[in-house]
Formats: sequence, structure tokens, C-alpha cells
Amino acid sequence: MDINNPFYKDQGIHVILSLFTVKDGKFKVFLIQRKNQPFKDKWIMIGGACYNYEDTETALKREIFEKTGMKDINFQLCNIYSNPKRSPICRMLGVSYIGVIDFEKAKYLKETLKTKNADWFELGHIPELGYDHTEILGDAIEFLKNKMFDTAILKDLFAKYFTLPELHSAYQSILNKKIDRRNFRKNLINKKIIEDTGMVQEFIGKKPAKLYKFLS
Amino acid sequence: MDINNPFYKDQGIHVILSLFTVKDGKFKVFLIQRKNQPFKDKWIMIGGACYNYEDTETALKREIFEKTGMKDINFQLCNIYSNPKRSPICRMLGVSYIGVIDFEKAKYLKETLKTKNADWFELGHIPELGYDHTEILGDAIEFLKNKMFDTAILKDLFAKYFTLPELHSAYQSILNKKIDRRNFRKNLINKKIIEDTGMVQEFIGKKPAKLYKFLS
DNA sequence: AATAAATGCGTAAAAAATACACAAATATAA
DNA sequence: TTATATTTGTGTATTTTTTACGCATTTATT
Repeated sequence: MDINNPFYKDQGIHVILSLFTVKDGKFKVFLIQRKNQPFKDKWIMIGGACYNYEDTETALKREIFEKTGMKDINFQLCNIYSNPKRSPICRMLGVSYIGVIDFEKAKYLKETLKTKNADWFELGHIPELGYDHTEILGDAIEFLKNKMFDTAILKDLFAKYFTLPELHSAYQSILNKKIDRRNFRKNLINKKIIEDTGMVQEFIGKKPAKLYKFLS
Repeated sequence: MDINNPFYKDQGIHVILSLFTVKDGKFKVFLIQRKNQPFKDKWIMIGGACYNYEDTETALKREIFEKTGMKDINFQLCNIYSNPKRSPICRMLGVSYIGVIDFEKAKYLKETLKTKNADWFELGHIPELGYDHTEILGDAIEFLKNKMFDTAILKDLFAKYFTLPELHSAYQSILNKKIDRRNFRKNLINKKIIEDTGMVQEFIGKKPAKLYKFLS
């Protein structure tokens, strides 16, 4: 370890957030459009530099706040990307996180965003992405799918409570396949991922649904 | 993203390998003793700098070769550590990998190692570690345990073939608990992690055991 | 030949996952 | 008011997977 080796330092760290929501049965990811080179006009996911006095989680929180004004987005580590050519400027190690928000926040996010060219894109309708964000997004989706039935990774997809039909619809959107709704309920309850709150939906029409919440 | 911001660069990336083996029913990790400050005389896991022209896997392969002379150790990403104070010298992002080798290689490793103060330590008898390697090692063990029954993460624990009693013993050492040997076999075969080779062990004593191999 | 040690194979019980049917609540139409 | 359609909740067989455990086989030793 030679601290004076010019190749040792002289490199940056980037944090990237694959931010997802589900709205009206559409699984969507949040993208912003670059205004400058490199990858001018290409779309990328939220993120930015991790300065050398902060950890990556702090950096990502700061970046999210600077770019969107939001402070309460939860996320978890997904993967890292270390190809030295992944950015044309200099070596930037990419640290990728995954986050989920409910569609009320999602709406607010777009309205208040400082970066104007930003939007939610439905999966299957993703534009061409800059850097290696196509790969990063693909890995994030895979990660999300693999954790959905074992953890409360979708905890923030609803502000607080939700009905089973709502959750069921979200799962089907993300996995892009049909799931038996009766077994779906038993599965998530048995695994202690969701819990019946005892409350019931105020009815809009049809039979009112019970309200559930995520555990942990 | 301001490339001229002094906090943007001026930081290093470190790769760390939690290298495990099992010998005579003892689950062990490979450690080397530091000769210089910081953490002089403390033990740490293999690793070193990732230069800005290489990806982290390349860096780790290089570090392993420079420090041990070995070229064929497989590993996979485990976690990252980004606390800016984790190294007293400068910000060093830690990228942790996990690897496993068979005890024949393990023996060779210690003999040919350039760094002389190096050894295999049985879990439960780990000395005080430098940097944040206690946390890194703990996470790596957790990672290994969680993947043992779903993937061939122990593939390199045996040079080629192995008997079921050998594998069974290794699993029990790592998990530190008894596992029914009959269900153990069925479990790993059903999940297509191991496969019967059709060959049988040359007998040393007792009933000769069948030889298995890892898949994938 | 009998015994002990280690390994392989099989089967019954329990638990989990899957497939599928029907009852209950509500709005709307007749 | 009654019937109908839609949506949600609950239950129950069936299949698959996991777990528990018995017994036979192979070899060395006595």
C-alpha cells in the first residue's frame, strides 16, 4: 500500500439509486435527463458523487435531497460497478442502491424536482440510458424481485396501510405474471411480511377490503 | 458533479478477501499480521489497494498474487464499507469479497506466503483485528452461512471430488450445529448443488464412500 | 464367524406450497 | 324491493417439500 502512488487515489465514488414505484398497476422507475456531457440528453437514475468525508448512505441521502428536496427515502445496498471505463471522465466506482416509494410521494417528487427533465418510466418503456445504468437497473430489478417474497422490501410502496388487492396488483406488476390472490395472502402472512391491522377500508364501491401493514 | 471539488477525488478503494477453509472439521479464516502502522501487529484479512485503472476483481486477484503467489482463488462480492474514518490515513472505501479454498491449497498458501506472519485461525479463536475487519469478517461468515444451502459457494472447499461425510462435516463446522446426514444428502442433491459422480472412494478403512462433485 | 464402525438407502410423518370453490358485502339495474 | 354483477374474504383438498428416523450394506478388527 503506497499512499503516494498516483494510481492509488485520484478516483471518485458515485452512488446511484434505482427508485421504484407502482401506480395504477404500472411498475415504474424514476429517471432524470442529463443536461451536460458526458451522455448529454441521455436518461440516468438519481445519484451523484460521494465525497471523501461521508459514507455512501450519507452521500445518497444528500444527493436525493439536493436533487429532489426529499429527505425520507429509504434504500438498501444492491451492487457495485467498478469497471474503470464506466465513466469517460475518470474512474468512478459506482455503488448502487435500491429504493421504493408510494405513488403519492412519487407525484410530489416529480412536481418539486429541481432537475426539470425527470419522469417515471414504466418498465418496458425505458429510454436509452447513460453510463452503465441499463445494467445497473437490470440488476436492481432482479434484486427487488428476489427479495419481494422474503423481506418487506416494498414497505414504502404504501404510505401506511394497504389492502390486499392493492398489494397483489403491485406484486403482479413487478413480477409481470399472475399470482393466485388467495395463496398470495397466506404466503405473505405466514412469512410475517404483512399483518392484518383489524381495520377495514372505507368503502368506495364493492365489498370493502381489510387493511394490512408491513412488518419490520 | 464538480470534478474539481477537492473532496470529490482524493480517496482510495480497498479490496478485502475473507478467505475460508475447513481442515479436520475446523472452520478457519486466513489472516496476516500487519508490520507497519496503522494497526501495527494487528491481524487483518488479505487485501489491498484497488488502483484507478483496474476493476475491483482485478485488483483483488493482483493483491492475492502479490501477497501469496496464488492465481486461482475464486471469490464473490459480499459487502462494502464506506465509513470515512475506517482508515486513519485517508478515506478508503472497502469492498469485501468472500472466498473458499481446499485445505491442500490452504497448506501451500501458508508455506509460500511472502508476508511471513500469516496463519489460519479457527473461528472462535480469532485474534484482535485491525481496521474494521472484525465487522467485515462477521458479515462474511453470515453471508457464507446464508448461501451454503442455495448455491455452490463451497465449491472450492475440495480440490475436485469429495465424499458426503466430508462435506457433511464441513457444513456442521461452519454452521456449528448438527445436521441429519441422510436429509443433508437429499437436500443438496434435490437442489442440484452436488451430484453423484458414480465413482467410489479408494478405501482406507470402513465402508468406502461415494464421490460427489459440486455443480455449476 | 462375530462385532463394531461407517456409509447408503428408504419410508412415514409433518409442514409448506399449490389448486380450486364458494360465501359475503356492496352498488347498480330491473 | 329484488336480482345481478363485481369484488373481497375464507376454506379445503391435493401436491410437494421438509423433517424424523429405521435398517441394511461394506469393511476392518477381534
